[in-house]
Amino acid sequence: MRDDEVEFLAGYDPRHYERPAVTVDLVLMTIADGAPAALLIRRDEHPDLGLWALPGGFVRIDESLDDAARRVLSEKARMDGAYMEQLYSFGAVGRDPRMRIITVAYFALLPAERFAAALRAGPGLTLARIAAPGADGPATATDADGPLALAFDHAEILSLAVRRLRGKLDYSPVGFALLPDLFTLRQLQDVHEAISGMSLNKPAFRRRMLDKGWLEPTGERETGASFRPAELYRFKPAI
Amino acid sequence: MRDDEVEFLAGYDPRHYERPAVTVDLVLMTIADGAPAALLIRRDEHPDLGLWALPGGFVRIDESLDDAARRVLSEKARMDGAYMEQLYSFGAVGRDPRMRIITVAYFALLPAERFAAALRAGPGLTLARIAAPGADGPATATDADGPLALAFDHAEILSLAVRRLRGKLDYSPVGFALLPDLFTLRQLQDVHEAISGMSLNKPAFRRRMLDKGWLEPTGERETGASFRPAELYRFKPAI
DNA sequence: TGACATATGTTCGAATCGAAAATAAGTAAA
DNA sequence: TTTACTTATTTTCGATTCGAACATATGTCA
Repeated sequence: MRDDEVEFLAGYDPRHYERPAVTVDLVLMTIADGAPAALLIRRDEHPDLGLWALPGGFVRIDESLDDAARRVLSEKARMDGAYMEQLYSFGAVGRDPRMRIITVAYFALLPAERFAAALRAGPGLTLARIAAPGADGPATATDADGPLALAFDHAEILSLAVRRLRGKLDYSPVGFALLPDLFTLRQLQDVHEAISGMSLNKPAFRRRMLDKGWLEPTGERETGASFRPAELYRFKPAI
Repeated sequence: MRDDEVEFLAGYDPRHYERPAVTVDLVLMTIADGAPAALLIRRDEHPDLGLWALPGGFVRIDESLDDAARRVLSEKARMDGAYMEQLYSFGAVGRDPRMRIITVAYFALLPAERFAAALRAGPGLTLARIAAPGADGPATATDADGPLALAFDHAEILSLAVRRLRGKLDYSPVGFALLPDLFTLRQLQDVHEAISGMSLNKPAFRRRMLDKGWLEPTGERETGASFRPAELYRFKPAI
């Protein structure tokens, strides 16, 4: 560092501005029972006490945004190893009544089986089914107990996550993050149908997927079916 | 607001955390002389004094992210009326040596003619040609004076902006933001070719564009050509 | 051994797309 | 006035893609 740069830094006072707080919020999604679902936490503090919220937390001064999201996944959602991707930053002035908070939303994907342990931990966590509307309109979350009211602007964040997932499905291999290591083409198609909300043509879907070069046949077959078992495939990471 | 909520807010101390600062940075792009270009400002302060940076500024405590981006467009780039869209948030810990700064990057589009007035304002502003690499790899900026060194992580932000623009070109009408109100199909194709870096088939391009329903023929013709003048079209906003 | 259910593969017509050729409409020079 | 020239616009044609229907394969189970 040059001398005049050191001088500059010494004279710089970062407290000239009143600063917004920064958080990350996580839309942790999966496909459960043939429909998109997201993990929600019941708020046990004001504001919005009792409503359901996305897992989130403040970004610490010495961690990157990605690190903060990864930490929230571990500490708040009690899971790890998820596919993660930054979604969008939300910064409306009144989105949190306590103070000015800007949140960087992430979306994360895991196969449904991975949620079981975390959900057993307590009634403060739920895996809510997401009713995804057509092009836009807010997504709505429902539980075994019925519709869930979401805290803050989390319904808006959730809606964007569903749209993003839909949009990326065709040209990126995100779908595989929702399946176990080995899976059948039918399972993959079920995931695509659940996310897109449309039923797909089976041979065409098979052709498209195989042509993309994302799949690697294992030669193994699924077990436990009372009919012809399907071949198991593995996701082939990019070359 | 309920009584217990008021009580909660009174007892809340937001100064428990050391907070990152939040800025917005603007990738203001256009097509100039058949190539993508972006507006850069020469830094006249440390750090990175003399290098070229994206126009940016701190997010004020009472303005949304979008408002902050709009203000930066007006105050730093001295322009208005641009198409704007949030790009991505960058939050690596050491991206600014002064202090922890998280920046929300926006990308903005305007026709090339709109830059003339701002560029006349002084030598601190330049419209740099962006050499766009293939799939990834950092974008490089060049001036009439040669290659430009970019401050902070702005080369990375610029690269992402170019990729985003490329990606959206086919399924969203962003291309029109780079053209005047009335334009010919050839001008539109030039914009697409400059951004995608590929030369396109003329009749096919015409068909695809007309089929999308984004275009409205005006019946007018361009003037000043020494050959058959092309019809002028207008962008038809969504229904 | 045969019924059954689903996986897997094949075929065919419609739609899409790129390349090339044909036609149209201006300016400018002869 | 006519002709050459340049680019816009339309048409045509073959290759490719894609969805739907159909045909075949391969397991389990009665």
